[in-house]
Amino acid sequence: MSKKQQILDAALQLFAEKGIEATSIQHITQEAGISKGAFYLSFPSKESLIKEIIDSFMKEIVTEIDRIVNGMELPDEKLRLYFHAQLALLEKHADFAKIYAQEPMHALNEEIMEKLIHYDAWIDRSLLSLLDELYGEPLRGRRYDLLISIKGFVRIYSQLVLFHPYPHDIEKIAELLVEKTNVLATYSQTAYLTEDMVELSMPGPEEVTTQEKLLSVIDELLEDEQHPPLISESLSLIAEELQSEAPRRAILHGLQANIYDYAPANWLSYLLKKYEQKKSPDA
Amino acid sequence: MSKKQQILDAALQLFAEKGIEATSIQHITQEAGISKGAFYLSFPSKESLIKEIIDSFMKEIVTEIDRIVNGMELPDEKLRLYFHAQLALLEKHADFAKIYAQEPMHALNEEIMEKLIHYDAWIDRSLLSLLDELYGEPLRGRRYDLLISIKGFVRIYSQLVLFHPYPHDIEKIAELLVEKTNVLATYSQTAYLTEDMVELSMPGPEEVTTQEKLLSVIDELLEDEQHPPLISESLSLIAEELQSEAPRRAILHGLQANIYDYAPANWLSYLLKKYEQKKSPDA
DNA sequence: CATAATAGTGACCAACTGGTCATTCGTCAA
DNA sequence: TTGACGAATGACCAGTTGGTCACTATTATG
Repeated sequence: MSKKQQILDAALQLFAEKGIEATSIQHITQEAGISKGAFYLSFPSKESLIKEIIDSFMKEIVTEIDRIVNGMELPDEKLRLYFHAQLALLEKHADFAKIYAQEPMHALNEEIMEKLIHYDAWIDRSLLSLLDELYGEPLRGRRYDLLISIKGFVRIYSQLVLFHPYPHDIEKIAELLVEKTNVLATYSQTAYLTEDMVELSMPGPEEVTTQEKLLSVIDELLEDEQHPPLISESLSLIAEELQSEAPRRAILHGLQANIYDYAPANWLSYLLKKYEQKKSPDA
Repeated sequence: MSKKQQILDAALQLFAEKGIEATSIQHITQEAGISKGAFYLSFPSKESLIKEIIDSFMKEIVTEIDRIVNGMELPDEKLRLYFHAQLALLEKHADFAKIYAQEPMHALNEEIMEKLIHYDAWIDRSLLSLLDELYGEPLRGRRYDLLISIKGFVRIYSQLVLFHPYPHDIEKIAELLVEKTNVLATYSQTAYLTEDMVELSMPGPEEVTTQEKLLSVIDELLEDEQHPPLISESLSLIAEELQSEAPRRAILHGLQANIYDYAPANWLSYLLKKYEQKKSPDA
């Protein structure tokens, strides 16, 4: 395991245990079994460590949710998968989830906070499109209230799973939440929230799917050097195609399919899909 | 305004702004316009300041909710009042609410955390009894899921009101939440949570309604010295009655009625009612 | 083997923390 | 005017923090 990974693991555990602010670099380095100075060989600052942890997890979550919502299952099944994914990710990354659930906004850098809000809005937008697909026109006017209610459900049951010591059955919880959602969508009549009360109106992933941003993500991946040949080749070709005068949609699409199942490049896959949608919004 | 109150005000504002841990006593004292040393004339430590702030607000909330649930309105109206009270308290004490909503458990002393959980469980128990009153037998088996769902609703809409800059209409939100609750109670069928998964099974306000605890609360109130004559007299008589061989229920009940509308003694009123219920559980 | 380059160390730094205490200030009664 | 006494002060303390850097250990290269 690389020094960097050692540090990340130790930090994650300590952050979850005692909070970000309360965890000193001294603690982290001694937990990781290295000297304090060595920390600064892997990270330029404590803040960048925090940023890296939060960023990597949020990217995984956004990617996973997006794949479910855009998958090919029946809408009802997708909703179940949505809930299940939320809870499964929670169990898989309990350490991170504890940080996310408990850390006060204050402790975080402004930039990180903004990113968190963005990621959150992306997930919300995914869920909202799923709700529209599921309930269509009759939901109009109540869609934001349903969205928020679902977030409330997920949050409260997540907290339960996270902090209550019990062998929880997340399959069952997911089904329960599907039923609750259906009941609300079907029988509830009143509405309160309007579009402008929900912040997710503007941001969108557009701003990060510029050519340069994509190229920098690819560069970062290529620097690792440890990919299978097909992956490396595809990555290089994607970069090449992006830099060309008029990137060909079909080529990018195909290359993206090459890396779709390669976990370390999931985020790039996600960004490429958004890039594609931006370039040809007709689909 | 007393020095103590100045400190409390300044601290509350700074805690809400930047978090408890990130707020130093230096900040508080300079915000309050006093010297650092003066702080320690009013509070023995930073921790006791935190404790006092949290304690006083939680007591107000618990008392308020309890009064609504045990009020004489129709059950349906009580539920609306419950939601409205939650949101109104939120607006009234936005500073504190921000602390409560955002502060990580870590930052808080073990003792304070335990108290918070207790207070929370008291509120839950109040709400649960209201739900039983409202929906009765048909809800059996789903009552804890409904309880949790309502908590999710309250939490997510609270967050919206608290952090989204908008002139929110809490009357409307309260009505919306009543409707959502009714829909869930009526049409939802599945259940997940059982009694032992919800922590509120054991604690209860029993342990703080011992004679000594009640007397200490009365002493604390009497030390303030600034009550109307009827109040002071009633307080003394309550203490006297409590210390007698066999406290007479009717006397305590009457004396408690004397102080029922006197805000500074609301917490004592609440405790006395619980004490009474403990002594004669037949009612 | 010697040399160069890289990885790793921990004493050290300035800034800040919660908390203390000898000193000073302000306001009374005599 | 004096003395006295509680209220208020802020320099000071020990401890911790994120971060630096002159140094040493390890490894790769010729």
